[in-house]
Amino acid sequence: MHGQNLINVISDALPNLNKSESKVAEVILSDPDSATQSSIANLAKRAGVSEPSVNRFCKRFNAVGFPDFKLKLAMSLASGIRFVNRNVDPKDDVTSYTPKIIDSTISNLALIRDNISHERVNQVVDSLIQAKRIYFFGLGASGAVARDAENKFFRFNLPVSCHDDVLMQRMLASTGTTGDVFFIISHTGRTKEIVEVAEIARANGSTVIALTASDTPLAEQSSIALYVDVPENTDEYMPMSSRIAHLVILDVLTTGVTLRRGPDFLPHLEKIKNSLKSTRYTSDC
Amino acid sequence: MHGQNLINVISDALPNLNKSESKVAEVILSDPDSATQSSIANLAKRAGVSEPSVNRFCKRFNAVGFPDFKLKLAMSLASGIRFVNRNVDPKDDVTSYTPKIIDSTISNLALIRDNISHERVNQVVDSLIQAKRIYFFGLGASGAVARDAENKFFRFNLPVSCHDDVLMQRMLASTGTTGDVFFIISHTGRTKEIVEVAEIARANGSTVIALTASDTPLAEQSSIALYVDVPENTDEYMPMSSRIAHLVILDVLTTGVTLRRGPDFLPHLEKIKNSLKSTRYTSDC
DNA sequence: CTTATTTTTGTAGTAAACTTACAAGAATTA
DNA sequence: TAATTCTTGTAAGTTTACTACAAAAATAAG
Repeated sequence: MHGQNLINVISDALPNLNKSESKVAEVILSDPDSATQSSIANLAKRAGVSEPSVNRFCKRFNAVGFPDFKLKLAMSLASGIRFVNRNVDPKDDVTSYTPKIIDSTISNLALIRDNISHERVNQVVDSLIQAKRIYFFGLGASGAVARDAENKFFRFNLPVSCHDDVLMQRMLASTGTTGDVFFIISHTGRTKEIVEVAEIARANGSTVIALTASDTPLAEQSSIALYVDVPENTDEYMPMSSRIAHLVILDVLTTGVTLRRGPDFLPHLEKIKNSLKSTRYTSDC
Repeated sequence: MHGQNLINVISDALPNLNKSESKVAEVILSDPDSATQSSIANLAKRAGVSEPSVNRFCKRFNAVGFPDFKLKLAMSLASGIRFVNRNVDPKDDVTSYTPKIIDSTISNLALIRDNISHERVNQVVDSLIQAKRIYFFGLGASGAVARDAENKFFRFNLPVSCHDDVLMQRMLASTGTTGDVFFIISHTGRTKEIVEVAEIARANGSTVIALTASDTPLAEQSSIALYVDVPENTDEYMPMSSRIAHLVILDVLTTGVTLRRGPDFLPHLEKIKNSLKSTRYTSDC
C-alpha cells in the first residue's frame, strides 16, 4: 500500500527479511538521517554484520549498490517523511519550529498521496457529478473546511450549501432524499452528533460521503469513505494537520469534477473568475 | 533570498566562481539528476577539469566532500524540482491528477518554508501575544481560512473573532483602537474593500497584520506583512493553493504563541481538548 | 616591462570505500 | 542423518575520493 517512500518500503518488508538483513533495517530505520552519511563499514559495524551483508541489503531494495541506496534514502527523507524526532521542542525558536511545522505538514501530505484510494476518489467524483444537491457538513475546525468546500463547488453551478450547526445538519439530513449527497468532514470520525446525522441521511436514501479517519463510526455509517489517517499528535505543540489534508483532498475532488465535466465547462469557470476582477486594484506587472 | 535549495545556491553563486568551478557548475545545473549518479571522475571529465577541482567545488558549497555534495544535491532535487511542471492535463485520470495536485501543494509549502521571514513571524507572534483583541478578516476562500484561525486562537483565551462580511469588517475597523490587532488574509492582496479596511484600521491606531502576496496594496497598508507568494496558476485545472499555505502559516503562528506563553499554559489547552471528549464515541484501540 | 606574490589548476600518490568471488556455516528438507 | 538450499562472512580486487605538492596562470608591485 505504502510504496514510493523507501522508509515505508523497508518497514513493510521487515517481516520478510532474514536475520542480518533485519539488523541492517533496524539500524537504518532507527536513524535514517545518519545512515545517509555513514560508510558501508560504519553501518555494518553498527548493525553487527559484515559489509557484504549491507551491500546485499541495498540490492534487495532495488539499488545498484550502497552509494545508490544512500542516495535514494536521502531523497526519500527529503521528499517528505521526516516525522522521526521532528517534534517541536519547548526550547525551539522561530528558525527551528517554523520549518518543523511546515515539514510535518508536508510529510502528512506525502502520506496521503501514497495511501489514498484512487478508486474511492473516482466513486466520490461520480457521486458529486450526479448529485441533485450537495451539503457539506463539519463541526469546529472541520466547519472551516466545509466552508471552503462550499466555496469551491459553488463554481460548478450546483445547488450546494455548507453547515456547521448540528441542529441544521440534523434537519437537512432528515429531509434529504435519493440523489442528495451529504459530504461529511470530521477529523476524529467519532463525534456522536455527526455520526447520527450520517445515519439519518442514509436512512432517507441519501448518499453519505465521509472524509475522515479509517475504522471509525462515521466511516462505517457512510456510503463512501475517504480515509485520512495522519499520525497521532504525540506532541502538545504540534498543530492538528488533518485539516490541511482534508482541504487538499477537496482540491483533488474539485479537479476530478472539472475534468469529468470536460472542456466545454471551462468558459463558465472563467466567467466566475472574471466577475471578481472589477473589485480589485490592478496589478502593476 | 533563495537559500536552502542547493540548485538555487549554485545558480546564485555562478558569477563569483572561477573558471573551472563555473565549468563544474554548468555541468551540474544542466543535468543535476545525472550529477547525483556520477562519480567524481566522470563529472570532472564532462566538465573538462581535474578531479580535485570538482572536489574543491563541493567544499566551496559547504559539503564535506564529493559524496556529501551529491547527497545534498539529491535532497534538493527531491524536495523541490520533482514537483515542478506537473500541471494537470485534460487527459489525466485519477491516478495521475491526484498525485499531481498533492505534489504541487507540497512544493508550494516547501517554497514557503524556504522563503518566509522568521523575523516577521516573530514580530507577528509578539503582536498577537500583546493584543487586547484579535480580529481575523477574509473574503471568499480566505473567509474559510479566517474562520479556521478564529478556531485556533480561541483556545488561547483571547478575545478573538472572525468576519467574512465587508460591512462588518469596515465597522469593526473603524471602532478599533491601539492594542487591537486586525489580521487580514487575502490571496491577491488587491481586493479594494479589504485594502480600505486595512487603511481604516491603521488610521485608528490598530495593528494590521496581513497574510498576503508581496508587492500588493494590502501588504503596503499593513503594519506587518507575511508574504505568501505561490507560483501563478497557469493551468486552468490547478486549484488555488495559497489557502493551504495560509493555514500552515497560521499553524506556525499558533505554535509561536503557545511556546511564548510557556509550559504553564499547557494545562489550559489540555482542558479544552478534554471538554470535547464526552461528545465522542470511544476509540477501540 | 619585469619580477614577486597570490591564486588557480592539475598530477601523482595514498587512503578509504565499495564490490565480487568464494567458501564456511546454518537452516531446511528429504 | 544426509543432501540441498539459503545465509553469512572472509579476503582479494577494484573503484572512488582525497591530500600534498608542484606547475601554471593571474594579479600586483616595483
